[in-house]
Amino acid sequence: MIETPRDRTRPGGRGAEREPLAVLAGHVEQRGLKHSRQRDLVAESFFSIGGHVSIEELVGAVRRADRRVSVATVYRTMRLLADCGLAVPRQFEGEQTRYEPAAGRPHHDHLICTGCGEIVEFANDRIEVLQARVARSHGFQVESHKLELYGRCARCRRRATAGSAG
Amino acid sequence: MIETPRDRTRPGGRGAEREPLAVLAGHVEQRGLKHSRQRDLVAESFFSIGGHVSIEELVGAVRRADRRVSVATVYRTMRLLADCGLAVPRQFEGEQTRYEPAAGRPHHDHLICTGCGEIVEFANDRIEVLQARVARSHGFQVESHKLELYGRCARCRRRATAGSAG
DNA sequence: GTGCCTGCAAAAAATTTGCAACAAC
DNA sequence: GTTGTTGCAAATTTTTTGCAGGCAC
Repeated sequence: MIETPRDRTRPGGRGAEREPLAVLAGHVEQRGLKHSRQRDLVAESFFSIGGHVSIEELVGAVRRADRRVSVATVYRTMRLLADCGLAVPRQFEGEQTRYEPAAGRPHHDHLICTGCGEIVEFANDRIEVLQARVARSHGFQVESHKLELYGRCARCRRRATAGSAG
Repeated sequence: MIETPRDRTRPGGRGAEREPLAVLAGHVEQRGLKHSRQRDLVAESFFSIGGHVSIEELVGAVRRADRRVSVATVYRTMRLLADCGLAVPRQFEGEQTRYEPAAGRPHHDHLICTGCGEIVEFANDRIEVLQARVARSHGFQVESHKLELYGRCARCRRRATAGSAG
């Protein structure tokens, strides 16, 4: 359901799920934190789902493995993942926060289907260049940006056209 | 504090505050709603402030004129203004919803200073064209979009540079 | 008078936090 | 054993809603 920007292929393909857990372990150790079963479970679920997950969805996935994991733990773990750069929080229009895996993934923006909720990632250097230029012309130095395009994906448009003669 | 996109001058200048109230009155009448003092007060305050106001700020402004106006009324009135196209809700990173006046104002996007919170509007047709093109290439038909550039405004950068060498 | 509007307080929804029990090193 | 972690529930924050009384027409 989720496309990756351009054709960038990542080493390891689906196997890339393994590496972030090592990064997490390193981060945990380095900061004098402790290892925990729940944390692993949340991280594993998160990386195996692989894209734009809401806390609610993640809690569901985690609880399939362990019914007793609390919402608070999932929130706390996701913040930890964000802190060590393994997850990026995304806040789409009217929705609750979602997280996407970030390990080694380059910057990109999002297309969001208002029909089915599908989220497609894209990257466009020319837009980035123009953004930087606009910012500069206003004396701003850009630190981050958010570009979200909301609309109907091809499938939803087809469905709509099929349903009613226009 | 708020720049308008490009050099588009609007007829009436600051006097343009008057017209929206007439539009509101028409909308209210047309839909069989009733006129109220509080509603006028909220709308007046909103249009006289003139840009990117949070409900909290607006409540503050309104209460300077009438201490008893409730938060609920402000929320309800702003939704009414949004319904009749006189205000647009904007949700910036981590902040509560803000509203900006929309009467006759063309589309634009935002630069937000992460230092002082200043919000600058801008419009860039080339970015819009590229956005539409990207969307099309993914089979999407864009309905709306959100482009926000976060960074430091000139003043905040100057201040930072002055404070620390390096 | 009828019906929309208001203020208040309670409800909702999403997220955070205090705390006592618990687990990791 | 010390210290970080967890689950639970309560607190927070922002916004919405139910309701009884009030105001507009």
